[in-house]
Amino acid sequence: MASQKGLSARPRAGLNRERVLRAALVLADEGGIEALTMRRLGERLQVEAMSLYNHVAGKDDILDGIVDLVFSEIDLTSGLADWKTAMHQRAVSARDALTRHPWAPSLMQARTKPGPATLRHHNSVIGTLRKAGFTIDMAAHAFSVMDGYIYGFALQQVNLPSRTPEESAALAENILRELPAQDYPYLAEMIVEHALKPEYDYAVEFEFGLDLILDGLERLREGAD
Amino acid sequence: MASQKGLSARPRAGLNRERVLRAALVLADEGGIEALTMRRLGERLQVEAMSLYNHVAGKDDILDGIVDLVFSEIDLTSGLADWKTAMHQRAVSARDALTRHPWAPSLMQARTKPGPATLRHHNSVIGTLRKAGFTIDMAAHAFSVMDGYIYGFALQQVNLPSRTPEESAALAENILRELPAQDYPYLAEMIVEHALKPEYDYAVEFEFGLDLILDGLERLREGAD
DNA sequence: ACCTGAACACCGTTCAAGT
DNA sequence: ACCTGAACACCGTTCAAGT
Repeated sequence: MASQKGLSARPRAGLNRERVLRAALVLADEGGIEALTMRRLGERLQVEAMSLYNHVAGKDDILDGIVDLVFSEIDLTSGLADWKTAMHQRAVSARDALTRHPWAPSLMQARTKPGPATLRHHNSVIGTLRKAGFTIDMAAHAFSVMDGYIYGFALQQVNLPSRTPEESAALAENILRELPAQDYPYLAEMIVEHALKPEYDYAVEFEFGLDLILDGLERLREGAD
Repeated sequence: MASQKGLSARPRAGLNRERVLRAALVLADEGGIEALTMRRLGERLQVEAMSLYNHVAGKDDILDGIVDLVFSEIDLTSGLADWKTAMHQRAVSARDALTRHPWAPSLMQARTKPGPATLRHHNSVIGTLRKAGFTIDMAAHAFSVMDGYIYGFALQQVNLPSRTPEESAALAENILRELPAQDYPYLAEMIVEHALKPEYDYAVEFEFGLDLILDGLERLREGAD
């Protein structure tokens, strides 16, 4: 039952890169990216911060690693026959992953070394498009617009800091109270008539834009046949 | 000629919120967001870091402030008759601003207090859509997809850390050298046949997706008439 | 009203020393 | 091979003290 050495103290025993990255991901999920420090991470793993350097190159390496972990959570739907269905499901899965890890979208920036899950993800998306008849140039355009939208939407969604519709409405009400409504009439109307409604739903909003983009790409693909 | 007090030492003289934020923006532009520290900012303004607290509430306030400065650089094109032309120009202007300030896209997240330029920007965009006949719900969808794409594209563009086409090609070549091409055939093909080409241009790529989105929105607007 | 020095509680990382 | 303690060069921010 117990591992070969160390009978008590669940963690430790066999510290390695994988376990360091998993713990880092959890720490970022719990307290945001600024809660992820080498010292706190060491504490979690019952080790001094300096020991982590035996398993990762440094903090940058950890950030690269947890971004790659997020990519590994995206369902690639590579088996699907219809490219549009495949891309729709992939995009929804990506937004779900970014919603679970709100620190991720803004971290994608400045990360220079893509990990294996990131490469696999990109290869799969491009492959789906190419097999559906997109030229290389069209596939590049399609990738750019789809993934730009996915990350940008996630960034905006996280920006509005509330998660549930009720929280969202409470927040909008607060903003509205401080807002000089006569200076920003259209914005005020939008908050009152739209953001305050309980029906407001990020998932629905996301899929509206997603399908608009996918329909536009479909038209281009057909035109090129 | 000289200000009322202090004959030499150009800066200082009249430190205020405005001048602190301007200096912070320059610091972030020069060395990235991690170069913006209270101590270095004080140094620039020939003052101890602690003096800055007389003019801003703290570092978070500074971050809110420089994000609002970026929004103030976006041309609102509110006088234009055609909503599509207006939205196109405004989106291009937004991407230009985000390109000038590469630290900005990822900072939009987590900023909770929108400043006056941010509010003016949002109000102007929604107003343009409403005056063109978009319903509130449609305007909300349109805003979400346009701005999601704008920020997301900027985030991706900054992610690829090179700016000029030559740099971009050199980088792609480096990535390719380390890439196990047989594992990621579609990705490798894309890098060789597309990203390495000198014609590759972020501005063109951006406008492709932008027009795809605007055309999709136009169709929806016409359908609702 | 504005600025400062010292201090506090933190960071990431290096390095020599331990086992 | 892995871990540690002490140290270095930084952070943001508070506070009492200056003018």
